[in-house]
Amino acid sequence: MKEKRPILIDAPRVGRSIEPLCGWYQKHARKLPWRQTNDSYAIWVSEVMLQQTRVEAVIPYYERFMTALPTIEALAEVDDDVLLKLWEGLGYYSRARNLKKAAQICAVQYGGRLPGSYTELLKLPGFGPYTAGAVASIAWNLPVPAVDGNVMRVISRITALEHDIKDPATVRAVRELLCGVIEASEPGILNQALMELGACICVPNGAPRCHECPVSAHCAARENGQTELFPVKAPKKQRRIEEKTVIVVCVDDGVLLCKRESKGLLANLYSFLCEDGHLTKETVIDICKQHGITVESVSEMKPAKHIFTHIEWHMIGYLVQGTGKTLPYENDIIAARHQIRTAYSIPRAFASYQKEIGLL
DNA sequence: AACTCGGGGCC
DNA sequence: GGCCCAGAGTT
Repeated sequence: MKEKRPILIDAPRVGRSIEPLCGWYQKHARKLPWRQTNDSYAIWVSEVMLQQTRVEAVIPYYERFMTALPTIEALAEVDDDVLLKLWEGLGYYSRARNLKKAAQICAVQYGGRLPGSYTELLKLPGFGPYTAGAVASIAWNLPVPAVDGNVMRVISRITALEHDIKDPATVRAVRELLCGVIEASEPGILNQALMELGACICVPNGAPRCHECPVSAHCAARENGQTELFPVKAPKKQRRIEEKTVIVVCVDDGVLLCKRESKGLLANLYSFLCEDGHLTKETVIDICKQHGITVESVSEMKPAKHIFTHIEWHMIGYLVQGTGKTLPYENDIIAARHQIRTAYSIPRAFASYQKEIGLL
């Protein structure tokens, strides 16, 4: 049984930290692309990309995305495959789908702009408490918190918070605490300063760089020599293992691709034939026939492993040479190699097999 | 409250 | 190999 305790946070320490923190931010903030604009759409796109994704990974995606889709109207009208191709490799692809959905709502209901309050933002798909708070505070300087993993870690250390920072109740408590102090500051600066400190100084893995920290004098974990004890994290959950058989079918100059289902893992992305279980060569030939392929030869490919957050795929692969004129499944296509590179979004799980046939 | 949903860069 | 990242949606 998990003990339930009231969540008490040392608010005065947070209050004392704000001034030095914001001062530090204005001197030391990294010059990131989305910090060079006041465009709420650009800030929105960046915040969605940054969900569960590191800054360095986002930068090239962000630049490419904003060039291709510079306005909400452009996003609202973009073809789904083009959108997914822009997102290919970023992961959590429902973020892209919700981004477009929300853009369409903005186009129809709000005259092509984001609605201008935290509460209205929160109603849009893809906007949770963090993203709504981030856009409202950074783009419009509205006094609402934006609590992400960085902020939780920073507050956890400053206040020596004994509760699991992943627990939604703890996140709510931190959000409410910040609601009480954010009025007395520049909301956009404060929120970004908390995140910047978490990303650059009060780091997640490895020792925090307390000697460079503008708040070290106010930090409870630092005072007690307990920076390693915070943040408190819940025990990890276990991943399940799934066996898969990847079948790469080459037909003339093309490769067989299958559009994945519209729900679930890697929804709407393209892949090679991918079946449950580790199948034999004979079964593979049978499956190829079902897909309208006349098999000429089959060879084994390298086994591969791909790790998702909650699943581990153990893949074996077969390379099939064949011919096929009619494809009975409507989600199957024969794609030319250059099309695969430029038009079809293929998740990283299949990278090993893309490389093996020279497609990556 | 617990699960689902990607991928990569550190340690 | 594990960790966690400028989280949100579904059940």
